[in-house]
Amino acid sequence: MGRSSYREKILSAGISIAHERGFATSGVRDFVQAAAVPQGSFINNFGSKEAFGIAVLDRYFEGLDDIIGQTLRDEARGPIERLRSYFDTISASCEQAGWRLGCLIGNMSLEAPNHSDAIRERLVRIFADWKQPFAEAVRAAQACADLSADLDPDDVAEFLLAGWHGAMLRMKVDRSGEPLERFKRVVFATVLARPAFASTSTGKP
Amino acid sequence: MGRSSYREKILSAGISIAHERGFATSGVRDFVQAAAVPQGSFINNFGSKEAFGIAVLDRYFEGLDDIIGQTLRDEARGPIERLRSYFDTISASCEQAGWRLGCLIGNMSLEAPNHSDAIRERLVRIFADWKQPFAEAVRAAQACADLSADLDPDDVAEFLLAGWHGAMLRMKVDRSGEPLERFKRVVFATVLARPAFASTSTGKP
DNA sequence: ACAGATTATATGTATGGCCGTATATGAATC
DNA sequence: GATTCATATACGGCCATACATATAATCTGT
Repeated sequence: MGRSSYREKILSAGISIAHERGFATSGVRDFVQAAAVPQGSFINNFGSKEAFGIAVLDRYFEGLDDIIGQTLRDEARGPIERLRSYFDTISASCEQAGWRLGCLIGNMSLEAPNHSDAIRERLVRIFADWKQPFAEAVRAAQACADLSADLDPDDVAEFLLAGWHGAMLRMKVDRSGEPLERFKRVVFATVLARPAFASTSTGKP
Repeated sequence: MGRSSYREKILSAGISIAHERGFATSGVRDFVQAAAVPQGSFINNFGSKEAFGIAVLDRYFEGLDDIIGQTLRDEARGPIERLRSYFDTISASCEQAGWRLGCLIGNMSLEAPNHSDAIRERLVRIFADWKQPFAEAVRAAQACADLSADLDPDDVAEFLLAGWHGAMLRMKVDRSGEPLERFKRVVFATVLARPAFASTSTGKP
């Protein structure tokens, strides 16, 4: 083997830079400069900017998965509470960034798919994984009658995940947490409302 | 005055190119080449790429406003029907593009705010205008008891608009219309469901 | 109605800088 | 001694913008 590798250093700098300035609009030189490593180490370690993008995506989602573990999968709480805690935790981290950054995965979802199929396909996989803990929380809520069972839990899970990304898109434009708060207000009063209090009885056959 | 101007030609080419390849990742040369005009005409007419971006945004939203006029503001239909018709119309146009393009305004919302405050502020204004017809439809639905009046109509309007953008984000990644259909399924069964004994959401009043 | 000034835009090219990638050479590890 | 990676530099190409000049349409004064 060779020496100790700057891979980690470049990766974590890459997440910051891509998150702040966008992946497509950041140059390889921005990444290596932020990591304070020579430029050649970039190609040595990742081969291409596209491959680096995939590595960045994976690493970012690992961090997200930690948050998911502490919130969405925290079975000490009820399922609706778990969902609320996930959204609140993300809100807090968005606030820390001055409502400026949004979600790197969401950002790359609108940037990359027209340029790179490899990145697009990785995004498909990530969203498929991401959906699961949402779907489990929704199923659990339906099982304990905290939520009406009229709707397909996978539909609801995907809806929540996508809608939350829409809220973060608006957050970036408005530079305000209000879109996130609005999302929570509406969702917990309707889609995730307890059957008795909800105004959602559509009499599905 | 001078001669007849390539402004329109560049603008409409710019919408296509920016929609297909992204605004930030397209070059001025891509725009002028697609418009088949000499490069100097770009700066002559728009001054800078940033100013051009704003012009593109405005023009794109004008087109959207036509669709809004034929659907969301079509008072021949009931308010819930108007909302459905808007989403269906956009879905159809997304399908025509092979689920590849999404919404240019949404795309630029994640691209531009970190690079250009001028574009970000224009986006804020556009979203503020865009919200209005949604809010009016929601208010109308609440007034004729097609919708519970529990929620702030502006909250619901912003929620729908943002959520729809989230659905289009997923559409771009999945290259599929399913995220849009899912959005409609969930929204019309919950947030936009009739308060009590709804018959069918597709039936005419 | 006509000549000339004025203005807006066309047109082509130049500029300085950044882009992603490739590749040599050398050092450290197995 | 093979391998892996650090390190530095090089490459061809594209970037947004600036600018000099040409040309067509309008305005002005007569």
